[in-house]
Amino acid sequence: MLEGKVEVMSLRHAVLGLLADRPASGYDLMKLFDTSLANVWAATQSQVYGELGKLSDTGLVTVTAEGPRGRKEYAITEAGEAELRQWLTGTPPTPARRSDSLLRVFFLGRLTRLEAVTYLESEASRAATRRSALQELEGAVDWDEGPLSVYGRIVLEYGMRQSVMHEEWARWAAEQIGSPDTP
Amino acid sequence: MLEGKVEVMSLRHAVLGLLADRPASGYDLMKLFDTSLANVWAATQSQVYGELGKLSDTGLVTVTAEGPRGRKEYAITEAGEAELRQWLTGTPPTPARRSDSLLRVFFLGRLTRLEAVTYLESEASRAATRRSALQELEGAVDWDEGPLSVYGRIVLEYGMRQSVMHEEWARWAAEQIGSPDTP
DNA sequence: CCAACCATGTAATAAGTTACATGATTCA
DNA sequence: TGAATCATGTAACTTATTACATGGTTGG
Repeated sequence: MLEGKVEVMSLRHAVLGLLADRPASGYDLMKLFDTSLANVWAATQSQVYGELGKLSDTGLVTVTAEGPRGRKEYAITEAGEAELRQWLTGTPPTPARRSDSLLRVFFLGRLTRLEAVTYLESEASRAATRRSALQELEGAVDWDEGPLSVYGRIVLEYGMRQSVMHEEWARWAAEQIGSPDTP
Repeated sequence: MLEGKVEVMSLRHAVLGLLADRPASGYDLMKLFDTSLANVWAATQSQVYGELGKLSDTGLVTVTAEGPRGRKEYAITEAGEAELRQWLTGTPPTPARRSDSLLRVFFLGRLTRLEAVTYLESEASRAATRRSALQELEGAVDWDEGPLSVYGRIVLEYGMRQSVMHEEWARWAAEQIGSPDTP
């Protein structure tokens, strides 16, 4: 039984998706990764420049202009658009498989009750902080009518609901642990 | 300005945490990774055996027994317990930085409205499916009074709240896109 | 006796992180 | 003229995935 390669590699699609909106240099893309995509798909500079290289080798993007300081502007090609589309419509997303903070909860039994409650409460406050950061972001961004704005807002809404849920859950959990039947 | 190494590497702590509950072989651990930890911290067999090797090299675990078929049973050491405790109490969890499914949402503007709604609706139903799987799991596990059970339940509750939130959000998002002001 | 399961490992590859190296341009 | 910013890249290392290789043990 032969198994086909599992198509993962979302970094590639993140780059393609950004370039589908407008041409950009590696430097430009990094700014987008650090702002818009920061909570959705993090990437390092090494990765971005490396991926641009591979992408242009395989013809999914091309260099459309060269500017000062060796700046290279990349644009998505038709093959790249096809690849992006195929990824969006043809491959089911893989669910998140790892969570640092939940893993800790799993092992909270190694701590005293008080320490565990402290952890859960700090989870709650981290979630609250995150929520206000997102709210601030919502105010700061100029939400034009472009498609990236429409869906960017929807992603942001996810983040806010997520933070609320996380905070409520953490408070609930702290209460479960904090009011003991058995010590 | 010197930067210290950022302590990450949660696989190590997942292994330590499981061994803190009771001694186990690599094979035993794999079963735990595939069941209890499947949605929290996924690991492959290669990783687990490799990590057990490193862990015993550095004295955080030891081989406590050898059984048939070359089975080696590992137990956590005091140094290992200390490391686990330090991780739990002394290092803040790093928030999730990547989500395949949200990344797609970001780029849904490349598709037709109908395709985008279809994606969001399938997200909703994936979330619903996940939720019933977790509910079934809740029924199937025997929740004794051990600490791993207590916190395992709390983690499970997170998963359920998460699925509910995800489904509601996806339906809400589909509605946003599906009832257009502008086509 | 043979299928299912127990059990450990290695090799090759891919993906991600961190640090370093280099230099051009702008603008106050 | 010097600091901030623009801009690209490489090297070394760690972490994760996939596939392969090997064989022992148990129970029907």
